[in-house]
Amino acid sequence: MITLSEENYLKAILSLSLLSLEKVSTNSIASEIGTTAASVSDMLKKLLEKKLINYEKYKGVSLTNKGRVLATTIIRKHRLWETFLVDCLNFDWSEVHIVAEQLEHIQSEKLIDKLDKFLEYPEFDPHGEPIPTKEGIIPNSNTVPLNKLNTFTKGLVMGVTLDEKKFLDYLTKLNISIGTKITIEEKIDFDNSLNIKINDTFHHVSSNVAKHLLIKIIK
Amino acid sequence: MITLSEENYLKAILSLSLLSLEKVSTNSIASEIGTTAASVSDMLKKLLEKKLINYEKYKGVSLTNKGRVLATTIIRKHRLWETFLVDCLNFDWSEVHIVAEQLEHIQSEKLIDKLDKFLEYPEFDPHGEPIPTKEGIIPNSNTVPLNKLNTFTKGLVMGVTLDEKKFLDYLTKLNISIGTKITIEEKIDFDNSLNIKINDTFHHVSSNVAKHLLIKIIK
DNA sequence: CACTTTTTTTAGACATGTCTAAATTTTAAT
DNA sequence: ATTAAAATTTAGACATGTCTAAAAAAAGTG
Repeated sequence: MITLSEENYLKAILSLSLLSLEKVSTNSIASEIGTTAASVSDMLKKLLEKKLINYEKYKGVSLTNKGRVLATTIIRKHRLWETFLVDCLNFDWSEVHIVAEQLEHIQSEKLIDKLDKFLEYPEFDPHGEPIPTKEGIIPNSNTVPLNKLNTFTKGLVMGVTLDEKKFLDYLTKLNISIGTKITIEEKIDFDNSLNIKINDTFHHVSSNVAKHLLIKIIK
Repeated sequence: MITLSEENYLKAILSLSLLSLEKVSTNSIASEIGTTAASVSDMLKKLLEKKLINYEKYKGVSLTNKGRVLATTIIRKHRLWETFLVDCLNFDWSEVHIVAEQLEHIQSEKLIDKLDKFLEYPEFDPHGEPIPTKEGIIPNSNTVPLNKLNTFTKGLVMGVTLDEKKFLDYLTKLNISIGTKITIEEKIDFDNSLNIKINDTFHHVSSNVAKHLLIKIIK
């Protein structure tokens, strides 16, 4: 059996793994989870014992296949629950994260299969993130973060990669949601911030905001 | 904050309280939860500390108002989730219990309110048990356990008071479900078992089965 | 290459919830 | 009313997951 804590560590390691090809460091896991490096070190031993990670002292961590599938399944559950909360229960997209963080740990494969069917096999969650398959594959969404686009490129917001209330509320204030059309008007070299156009209105957004917006380029 | 373990203890104390007016004993809680009396003793101290129970050493336990409302809320969540699992996800009534035991611990009042609304404010769960109100009141279902009925009384099965797969599967085998009409044909004094008629077929059931069937008497 | 800084691990502690075995209290019985 | 039996609590232990402080290893710098 896998514990709630172990699941949270696997999830953290997976999301850090997706950011780069490097092995994941103890410190980065600690700051992702909000704990100390010492606690992470302790937990890594347990995950190694259970063959969920590849780990050599001082050398960083990667997921084994077993660990990767497990972590992906948690993401799948999280995103299916978020879809249920927004589509069926009429939650706001900015408030589902904390509830889904609890629901994702419910242990029942049958439950998730049936929920998936009930929701009619959704491909994306309310934040535009792709829902992993039962087999543990995260579909490629074919999008680019806003901060990687060139000036005068146009695109549609297909998703966000940060699931925090403050961020999502800010997007709502800027009139940005899934499907919103954005044009890059100007890139500020100094701080990598952007001037963008949304519905004929100009806005200035920081690089930190831009990097969490996934864009599909349109002509 | 209340822990998962504490919630399970409160639930156990509530259901034992409903069986009689006596204070609940340490041993009965232990066997309800499936743990030792020593562990129960330890936990009772914690629940007392949090003012969720009335407790004097060696004298038994009852719930405070705060504890009762909390325990009832857990029952409410459990029964709403069971309703969701059966009505929306097409689970069988015999398999929802273990999943609902996990779901009942999800902490979000908003979630339960919205789930309640989504299910269109159901009054009974799939086993015919009444769903407690938001205020912590368990509606009286106006039913009598089958073993308390007199010979030749007729009644409808309105609910079951045991949520165990083996029991529910046995009922299904006997063609008993919510709404089934039952006539008492004979009461065996020796072991309190019963001969009953269901759809013109005669069956013999033990006292242990009869006491977990809630009946509404009809003329 | 030596030395400093950063990162990571270990050692030892603590909280939670559990257990067994022993001690204590209550209840039942003669 | 005394004693035996049953129920309950305490004492001491263990596992999990966390922490701080100290030690060890790796990385960076002149």
